[in-house]
Amino acid sequence: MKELKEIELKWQKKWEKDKLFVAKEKGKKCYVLEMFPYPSGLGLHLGHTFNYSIGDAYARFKRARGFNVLYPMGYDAFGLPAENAAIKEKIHPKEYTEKSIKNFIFQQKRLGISYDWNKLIKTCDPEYYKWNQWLFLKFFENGLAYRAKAPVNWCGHCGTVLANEQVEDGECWRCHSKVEIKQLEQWFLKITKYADELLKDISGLNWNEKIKIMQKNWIGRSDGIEIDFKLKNSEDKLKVFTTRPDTLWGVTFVVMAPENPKVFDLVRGTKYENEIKKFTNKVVIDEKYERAVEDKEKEGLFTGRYAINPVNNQEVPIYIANFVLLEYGTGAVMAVPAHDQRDFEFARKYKIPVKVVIKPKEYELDAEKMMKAYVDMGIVINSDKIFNGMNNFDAIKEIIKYLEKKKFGKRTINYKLRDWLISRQRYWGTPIPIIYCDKCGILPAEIPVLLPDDVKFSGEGNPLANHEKFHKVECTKCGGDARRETDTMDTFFDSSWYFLRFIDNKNEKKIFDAKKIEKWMPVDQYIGGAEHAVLHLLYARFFVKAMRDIGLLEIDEPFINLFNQGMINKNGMRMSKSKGNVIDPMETIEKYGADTLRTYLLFMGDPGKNREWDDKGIEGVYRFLKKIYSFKNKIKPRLNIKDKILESKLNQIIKEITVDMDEFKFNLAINRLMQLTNFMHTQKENISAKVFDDSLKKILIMLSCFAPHISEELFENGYVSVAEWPKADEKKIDKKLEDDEEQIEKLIDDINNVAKIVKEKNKDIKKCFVYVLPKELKIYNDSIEDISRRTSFEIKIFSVADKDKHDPEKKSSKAKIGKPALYLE
RNA sequence: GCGGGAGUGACAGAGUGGUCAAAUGUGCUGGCUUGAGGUGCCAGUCCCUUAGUGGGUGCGCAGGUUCGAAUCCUGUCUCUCGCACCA
Repeated sequence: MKELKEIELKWQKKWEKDKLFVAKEKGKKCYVLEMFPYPSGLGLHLGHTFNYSIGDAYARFKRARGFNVLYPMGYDAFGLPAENAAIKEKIHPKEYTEKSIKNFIFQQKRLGISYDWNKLIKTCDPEYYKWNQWLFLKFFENGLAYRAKAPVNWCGHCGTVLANEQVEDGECWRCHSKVEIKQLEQWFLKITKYADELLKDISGLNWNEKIKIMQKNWIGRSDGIEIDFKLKNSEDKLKVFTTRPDTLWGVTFVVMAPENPKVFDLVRGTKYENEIKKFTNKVVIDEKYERAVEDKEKEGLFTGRYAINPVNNQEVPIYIANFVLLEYGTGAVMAVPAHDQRDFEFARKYKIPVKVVIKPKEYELDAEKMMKAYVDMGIVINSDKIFNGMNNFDAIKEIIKYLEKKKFGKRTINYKLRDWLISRQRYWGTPIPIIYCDKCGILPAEIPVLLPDDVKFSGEGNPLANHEKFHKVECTKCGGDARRETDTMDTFFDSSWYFLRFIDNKNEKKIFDAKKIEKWMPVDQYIGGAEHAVLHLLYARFFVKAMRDIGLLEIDEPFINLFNQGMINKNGMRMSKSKGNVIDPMETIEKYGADTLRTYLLFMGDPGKNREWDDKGIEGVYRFLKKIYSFKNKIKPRLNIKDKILESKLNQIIKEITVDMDEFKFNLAINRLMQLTNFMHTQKENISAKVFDDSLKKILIMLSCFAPHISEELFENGYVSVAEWPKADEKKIDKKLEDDEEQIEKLIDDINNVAKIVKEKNKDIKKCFVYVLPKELKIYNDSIEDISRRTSFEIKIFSVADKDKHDPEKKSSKAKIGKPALYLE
């Protein structure tokens, strides 16, 4: 359809001109938000398009339902690709990004997404990132941002450090090159302070279970106890963390992380010192990532020292080993080889005794012959007589009480979550607003700290570090020579609060107006891919809690409802350039129009699941829209015999679609629209003009969530985009009527079939009557005309009472009630 | 190993206790439209049987609950995704 493009462009212009989608001040609010995109130079991909099709369908639905919808769009515009483009193509990141954003906006408008464009934000705009800096300083003031030397993940390819969340299998999440470990002074945000709250509040979120569990795992809470082991020949103590105090009597050695600073104290001046240092270097530097693999062979060294188990005063040797992590717990563990697989492997290798203290109910364990650790539930044995015989699950609680009472240890909770490292040694990001003075120390810089434009992109190092004017500053306190921080912030900082800035994006004086935040937050519906399960979604939750504690807002969670869309595959695989199976949304729009693409994306299956793109599938949707469009050419009406049926069906689907929309079952909603449209199409001559038009109007309002342009074109009462959602009239839903209709359809089928055969077999037959013996005369009577017309046979009716008058044996076959019978002349 | 999700017709994908041989789309077959293997329309598309009717099998596999299951329970297999030496 040639005119399709014209239609779409026409309405897009009109919507913009009439500011149709600007959020209002009044009415019940609904904040609909898609995860804002990184504006890559390649333009929208199908995943974006799908994401926005979902959001727009939902936003349009909510608007039609009378909500005051805030539906903004912005760009996560800082980041590496722009900088890489700068190095490669000699184009300034700013220029590259601006160009990409322009293209994104153009394409999004071409899709007809109903954003409130007044709310636009770009994170690379100083008007945005100066508030990043402001926030950072607030965090700094409140002890939530701190600088520390720590082993950090270094990606040589990207030339920057990475957060733990950005390391996947020891590789950079972006470029997939191997990550190394470096000791560097870096800025951290204290997300661990909120570990418990972040974990606890997950239960109140209406999110996909998978994402919730991923976050829970990432935070990784374990409840246990820290136990003090005295050191032999020393006043010092060694703390270990365990969740299994029930195995305390089975401890046969203690293991420390090699890089634990205490190790050096233990071995200083002994014959073990050199070996230990060598081993530590090997493990910590060379094998940082290989080390963290389960089947990596356990390796270790004896330190020459002993620890004393507080509960039985037994002396046990202290080892260091590659499988113990410094960052977790106390960096030292009590080893119970009988009941922990790692300890078991280690003990067997280094010939350390194994002592069984938990026994399965059904059989005995032999410490000498065991092939693996026994880690299941069981009965406590060989321990203190107070606990022997207890179920070990109960014993854990009792032993913790006992240890606390005896002051041997303290109940502790440990988390896997680490603080968030936000320093990046790159140019295209928010400068960290800090200066360093040799005399005065670390000081906040005056903000905004603007990114200088005149930088050179050599591809080596951080351009800001080579920009003298930028990093040479006066100390704000003493006026002496000082150095400005040249690191920029992780771009996840930008995206951790952007949803707040949308609400008050033009505020020059404040980060946002708290009253407006109170009005609009939390986001009612957030929509995005599952790839941000632990990155963005965790950071944003942390920011909101931190900002709450600083007094900037009053909510606890940013996103109550989250919808994760699935991925779209082609030929059973993820779309990728290398596989050559990429569907380009803009090409598809050229061919079929935005309406078709959007409707197909939502029709192809459950939007929450992965689905398969089918070139033929989109054809079907295209045909459906064309069919609807054909309603524009008025059919000369017409009978009204199907009016009631149509009304019944219509009201039924209004009811159903209203539910579907709230549950993101867009595929079902579209399906229902198709069914009804098909009915109207086949029955168009049997429906009165009034009912037909009225039904079409309501269908268009619902359809406009998916195919807004074509719906506008056909709608004749103002803008369909702001029309009120139809209400289902329960009174008109008549299942009985629809059932009867089905029966009539069957009847017509039957008659046609019979007649066809009769014709074939008896060509000399002139007239052919069909006698119908109805169950309920009334319905059939009403439909006789219809049946007669649609079968081109003369129809006669017999009521049940007349059945006997009719003589079926005469000429026709056996007549059954409700079935047609033939009568030939 | 732990944890999520999923297994339905030629394919994709609906359907979560009866109204299901199972929506819708695609594919395939036949008919009409047409200059046309293009568009559009109509019909058919598990198996057997019939002029119409009718009957049988069927929703990964094996059991169970129920008057009745694709739908609930148990076991089992397969696929997929996330986390993974966290003590």
